[in-house]
Amino acid sequence: MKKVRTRFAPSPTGYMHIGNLRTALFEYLIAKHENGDFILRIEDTDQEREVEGAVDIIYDTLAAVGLHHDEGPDVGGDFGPYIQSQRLPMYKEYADKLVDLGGAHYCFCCEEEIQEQRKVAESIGKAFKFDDPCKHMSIEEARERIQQGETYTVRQTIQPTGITAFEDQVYGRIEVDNNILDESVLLKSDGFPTYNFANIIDDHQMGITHVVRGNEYLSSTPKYNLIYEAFGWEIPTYIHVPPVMKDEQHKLSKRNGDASFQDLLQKGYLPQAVLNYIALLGWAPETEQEIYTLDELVKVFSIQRISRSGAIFDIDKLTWMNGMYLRAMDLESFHALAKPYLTQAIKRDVDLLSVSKILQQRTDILSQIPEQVDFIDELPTYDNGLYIHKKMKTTYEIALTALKAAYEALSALEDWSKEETIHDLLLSLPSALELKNGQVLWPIRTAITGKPFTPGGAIELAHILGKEETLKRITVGIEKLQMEEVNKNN
RNA sequence: GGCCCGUUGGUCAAGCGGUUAAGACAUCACCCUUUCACGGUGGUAACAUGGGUUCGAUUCCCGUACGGGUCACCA
Repeated sequence: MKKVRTRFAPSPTGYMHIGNLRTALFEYLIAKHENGDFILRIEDTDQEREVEGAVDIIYDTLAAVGLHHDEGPDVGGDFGPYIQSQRLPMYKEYADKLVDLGGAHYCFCCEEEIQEQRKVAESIGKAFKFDDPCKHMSIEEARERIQQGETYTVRQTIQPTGITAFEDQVYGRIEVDNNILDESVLLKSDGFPTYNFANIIDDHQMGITHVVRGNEYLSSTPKYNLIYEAFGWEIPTYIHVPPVMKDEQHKLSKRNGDASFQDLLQKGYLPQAVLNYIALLGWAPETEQEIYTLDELVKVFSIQRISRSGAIFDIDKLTWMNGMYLRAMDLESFHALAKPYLTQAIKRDVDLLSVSKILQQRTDILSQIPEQVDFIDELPTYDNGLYIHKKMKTTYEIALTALKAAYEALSALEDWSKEETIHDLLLSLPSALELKNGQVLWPIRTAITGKPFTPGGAIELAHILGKEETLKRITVGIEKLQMEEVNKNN
């Protein structure tokens, strides 16, 4: 059996969005599952839409998620060049050949003539299909005019009879009536091929065995097959994949900042988590496993389990999955990722590793970190009502008692270096005061953080904040609660 | 509009003629617990619709509705 070869063929027109990346992933998985080759080809035949730096984004993205290509512009290979604009002469050659074979013809029509026909069609309410007068011109005459320097395009010639069918691996047999197939331009007047044409030539030249692409090509695939047939080339295996949607109506698009891979990284998502999540968009494994490494995906991936309907990109599930990745790491790895966010949010001299420790179980995306630890630098102003917690069964009076006892005990503590010491000390207080743990610890945590929710409890946070700051904040708490008493008595 | 494709809970989805129609996210409740979170347990929630075929349809066929795609010298 022939070695499987797939290609990712993006056009460098901006950043990589999630749908794009998922196509690349599927292409990679299909190839690697069969020990095949994954090739990167840059489709830059549209000079107008090309965006500076877009190619680098493609390289960076593939590298970040570990989709290493076996051949491509940067790594070379036996089928280069891998950038379409560098393959220009070849397309013209094949276009001429296709004309000779009867699969295409030269066209000298200008934009206006086509628009003219379109208007007529619209006015009588008929579907527009360009009827090219140049089709009837002899090749000799056409080539003569080209010699004269006339600008021209090469247009596909399609016999409007019969049907063309093909077997798609995902959608099954697709048939269309040749009658409705447009005779589209293959070679533009600027000498560049259109996507339609360049794609076919390159896929064939590069020995691509499995063509994987979005299902928007489903209805035009028969046209491509007609060209393959005219050349007498073997038609590749087609795998059309469903779209990744933003919502029920809209596909993910490059506009509006829709989930680009780069955006997600900036928001603190991990490349592996993103890749893992998108693998599950439009494809389902046989088992209930959801967390996969790339290698595991390679093993279990199968074309048969690609779905036919579009999948809405659900940021909530990605967020959950990202949290799973974060929690599965060892502390050091997590800390390495968290550190930039911590140093940005915390100026006080505290042990950042300890902060990471309490954060790891409570962080889904890294960008959540700053707001979680904002109380460390500065005690927020807070309302005394915070001291009242129904479930903890606290009152102002209890809170005040607890804080006073905590102050006394903690100020006597010499060695603050061990969290365990603080733990034992504070947990000795409730029984001494005949209170429940929560009744003592809730007020302490409230006093030293000023927030209703914090990562970590009183003990961990006291340890992180240090003796001086902890006592200072408890003092503030005591004063606030004493004011409360005064107010009540007045 | 013509043609192509799709339609299982809010979302991702399993299912491939007979099931109490999985599982995950989200959501709700409870448990754990020094808050939150993690973790655990449980709950709410779905086969677009009408006809066939069949002993039996979520599953097969046809129609309808809804959604998407395509009809570019864009990919």
